[in-house]
Amino acid sequence: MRFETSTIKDIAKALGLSTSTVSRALRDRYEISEETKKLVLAYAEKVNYRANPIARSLKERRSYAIGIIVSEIANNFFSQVINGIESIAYDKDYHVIISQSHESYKQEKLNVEHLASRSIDGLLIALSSETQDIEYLRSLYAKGLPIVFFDRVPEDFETHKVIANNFKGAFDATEHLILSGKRTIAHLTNSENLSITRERLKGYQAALGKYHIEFRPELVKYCQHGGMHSAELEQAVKELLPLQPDGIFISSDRLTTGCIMALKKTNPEVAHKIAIAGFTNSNLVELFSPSLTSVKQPAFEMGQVATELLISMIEAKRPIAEFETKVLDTELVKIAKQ
Amino acid sequence: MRFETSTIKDIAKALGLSTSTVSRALRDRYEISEETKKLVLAYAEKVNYRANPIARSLKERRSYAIGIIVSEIANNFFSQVINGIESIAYDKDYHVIISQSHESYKQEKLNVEHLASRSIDGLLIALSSETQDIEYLRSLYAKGLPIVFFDRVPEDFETHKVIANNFKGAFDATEHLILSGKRTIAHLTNSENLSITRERLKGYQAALGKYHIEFRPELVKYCQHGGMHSAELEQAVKELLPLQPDGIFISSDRLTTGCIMALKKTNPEVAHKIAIAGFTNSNLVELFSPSLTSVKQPAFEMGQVATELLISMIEAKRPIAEFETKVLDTELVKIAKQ
DNA sequence: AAAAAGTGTGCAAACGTTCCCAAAAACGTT
DNA sequence: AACGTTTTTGGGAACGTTTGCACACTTTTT
Repeated sequence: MRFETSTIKDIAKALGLSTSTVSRALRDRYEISEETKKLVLAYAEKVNYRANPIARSLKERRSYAIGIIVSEIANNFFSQVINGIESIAYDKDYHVIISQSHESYKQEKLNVEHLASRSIDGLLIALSSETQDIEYLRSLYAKGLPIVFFDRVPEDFETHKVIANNFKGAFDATEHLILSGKRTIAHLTNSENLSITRERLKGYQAALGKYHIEFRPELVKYCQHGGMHSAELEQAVKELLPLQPDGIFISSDRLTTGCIMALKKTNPEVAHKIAIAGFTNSNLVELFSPSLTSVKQPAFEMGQVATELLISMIEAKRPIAEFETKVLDTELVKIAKQ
Repeated sequence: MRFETSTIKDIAKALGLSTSTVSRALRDRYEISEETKKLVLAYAEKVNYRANPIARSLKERRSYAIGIIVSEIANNFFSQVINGIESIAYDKDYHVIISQSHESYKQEKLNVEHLASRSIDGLLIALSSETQDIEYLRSLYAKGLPIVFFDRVPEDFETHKVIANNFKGAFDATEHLILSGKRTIAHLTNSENLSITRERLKGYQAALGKYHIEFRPELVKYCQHGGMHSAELEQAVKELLPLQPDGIFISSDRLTTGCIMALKKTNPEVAHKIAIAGFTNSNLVELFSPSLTSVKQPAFEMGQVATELLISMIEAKRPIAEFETKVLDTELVKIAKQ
């Protein structure tokens, strides 16, 4: 059972032309007479000709495909990033292949290598929370695969990167908690491997500093698996509560929802007494109880910018010398307690 | 800037063999001596040879790619289906290309045609809420593109389909509302075009019938855009409230969350007085306020089953005569009011 | 009127595979 | 030793494009 379509050869034969002439007419290249061009285009239209992208890819040695690695598409932040990526990619006639690492280093590496062997033209990646060793990415990059990092980026990798202003986002959220009267503010965050973890921690510390509140390391809890396992979160909450925090600043989407869930499950009586501010792009926060203040990242825009940078790398004639790290502002969405 | 890898030709040259011999050794086909096979495999391993999938696709006239169309990946139901699809596809060495219709017919058609021209081997699709005319799918199907429908399926299309037991899911949810004492139960649902809309309506009616509650058509509100526009939902809620329902049965993921959102926004005082039961696969329902009873679809499994059926169609030697419609059971998750 | 320049077309190779067909090598049988 | 049979290998076409080069024809220049 196979899918049949007409080819350039068919058109050439039908019109008594050579394949090269037909190809040129279709691609509108080189010198070709208006007359034959019209003839070919009309006939192609009639038989509903579609160029075979596989043949084209083979010939041009590129696939017009972009690989994407995120931890999970079920995460609103990432699904919004993907929408941004698609909006640009589609326009420029690339298609995207999405893979999920589920926060696992092994899965991430496997997926990247699978994508690379599928001949993608470039890669957009947000690292998994487990990832420490990016040697495999370096090696692909050295072989000529363009890579742009977004959100979770490595420090020592010379390429384009797109991130949110994590420092400011964290600072604003923490300051908001302080201004609403909280003094014992815990910080629940991701694996220390991640750039976002370090930057957001700094923002948290800076806000405490501004209001002369002592930074207490025991109030900071790291989750190695980014909240993929509920046990991990429950453990963190269990360790945090005896310190009697009156506010928690949480550092990522999955952790924010997971933490509220864990709070409700293990200590429903205190769940409503602790003020929560967290990074999340969930479009359902308005429904949450307890309610929370959220830091929203410009996810769609992040996807767009990253894709533009990647495509510029793919289509660059010469090796790129100057790399950019774009920083996009976050937005603090306060929700009044009901 | 291009990505360079070694090819069969390179190996053949290095080893003083012909490309055909190398190809056979790698694919382990036909008669080939153990000795040369080992030699080739060892060398291939050494240079980290990866077959070029594009060349293979061109030769074999297939892409090992499966197209997926869903309305949105940000919807938990669909992201879970996609995870199910990937789990099977990956195993069988297919990759998937995901497209979103955003509940728009135009976008859906555009995406499908784009995918088809990208030479996918098969298509998995859940129709958009706007879709009425599936002529374009018929035409692709007639040309030999295998298609499997899931969740939102057309009635008059002879192919494999995978759906949830929508009737029973709707029946159970409605019955649950009735058993908890509700008598005026509204039904908020999707576009009438969709199979799921019709089936769930029947389940709702059957439950009412079983308890001798009169079916009142004015209590049923349709949302043409599946809740993509908040205005649509607010309008429906506005029309429903004067009828003083004490319960609402909602027919899809997006609508369920959207409806609660609309209720809270427009009439916060009654939001907690109306019992809600709805189809949703959100993994955040436990956080919602007001809480609700949810009907969960076996999304992951649905993706797996659909993919298995699709791959069987793709790899079938002869045209398939018998088509199946698999029906999977839903699960009712009750949440105690807090 | 001949040479030069410009324009439109076709030929053929190439991209990296797979696989049919034929040739060569190895082996066994009389 | 000559032949037939089996096993292993190589040659080369094909998949559907793109594109450098050559050729033929037309137009312009000298």
